[in-house]
Amino acid sequence: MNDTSTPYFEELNDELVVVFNNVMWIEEAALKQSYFSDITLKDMHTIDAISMYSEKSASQVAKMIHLTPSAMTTAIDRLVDKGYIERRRSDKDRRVVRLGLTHKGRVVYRAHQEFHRDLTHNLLKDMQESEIQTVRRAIHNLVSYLRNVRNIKGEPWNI
Amino acid sequence: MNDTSTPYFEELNDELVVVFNNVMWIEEAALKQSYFSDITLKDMHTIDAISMYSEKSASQVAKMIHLTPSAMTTAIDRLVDKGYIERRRSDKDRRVVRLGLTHKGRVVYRAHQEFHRDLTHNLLKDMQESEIQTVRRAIHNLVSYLRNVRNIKGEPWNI
DNA sequence: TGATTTATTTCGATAGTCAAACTAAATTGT
DNA sequence: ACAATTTAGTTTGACTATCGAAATAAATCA
Repeated sequence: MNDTSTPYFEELNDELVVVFNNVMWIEEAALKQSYFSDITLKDMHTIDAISMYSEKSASQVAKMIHLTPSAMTTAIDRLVDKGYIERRRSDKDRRVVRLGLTHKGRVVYRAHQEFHRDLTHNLLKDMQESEIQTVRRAIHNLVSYLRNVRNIKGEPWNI
Repeated sequence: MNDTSTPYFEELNDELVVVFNNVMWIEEAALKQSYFSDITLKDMHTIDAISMYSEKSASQVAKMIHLTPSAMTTAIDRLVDKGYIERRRSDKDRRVVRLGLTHKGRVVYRAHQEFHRDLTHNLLKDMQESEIQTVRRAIHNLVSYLRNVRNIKGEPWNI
């Protein structure tokens, strides 16, 4: 069937717009009210890209979150000053800066993950296994489409 | 059942994170490559808040998109200069500025709506009516939850 | 009418971004 | 081996978006 013909298409579309236009803002606001009010959502994404265990170079992280190298440098400065991440020069190649989370960084990282797990938990509220499969398929459709848009544009992307 | 126990929870969660972390960026990038490369996604949200028919005051729009009045003023200046919106002093109350879209503004507005309808269309790809209902329920769950978070924080919100 | 409230604007300060120039280290070609 | 090139990151200067505080202007209230 043509899925745009369902009577619920408009309603669903409107709610999706609400979600997309507001998740970021809510995330930002939640952060401001938390113990970690000194970082922005963009900072959080930097921390998220560095992630728990694997050390990444500054330029790897820059690509993942679509920042230029110079903007990455100042973003790192900020987060180092605030005590969330560490900068270490690689021994193998002394040009590269390896990034890692400090204890404080790991704490926010986990809190942020928890925020997202909460969202997913609530998305699936009161759903049966078969329904969860359907939702999973829908989200997977969306990710595939976005991946595709990215390829058309020929830009790097952090998926 | 406890929905966090489904074996697909982690997978779904990861994909959702991908969607949230990237939709904004993709939207931004798509805009940059379009005919409307002179506006940012934030500008687009301003245009979206003004919307097609109902004229809104500057402060109403500011609240909807979580900008301070002063930031709203300069955002409006920007978009007036670029020819997307119009500023008209209300006759009823000459303090208030009523905002409306120009022809150009209405064109981007529709293009942006089309972008979102595309997302929804792809979310529902190859789904049957009953499955669409399930997805709709899931998204509705999420919106309710976000609305709730907003209320807890006691902040205004544009839903 | 004078005081207060409301809607918006202006101003000064700050933060984040980019592009271009630069430094330092590694790699390549001869 | 070593000069030229490439790569990784930093610095600098310019620009834009944002905020908070003060200013302006219009409406409303006592």
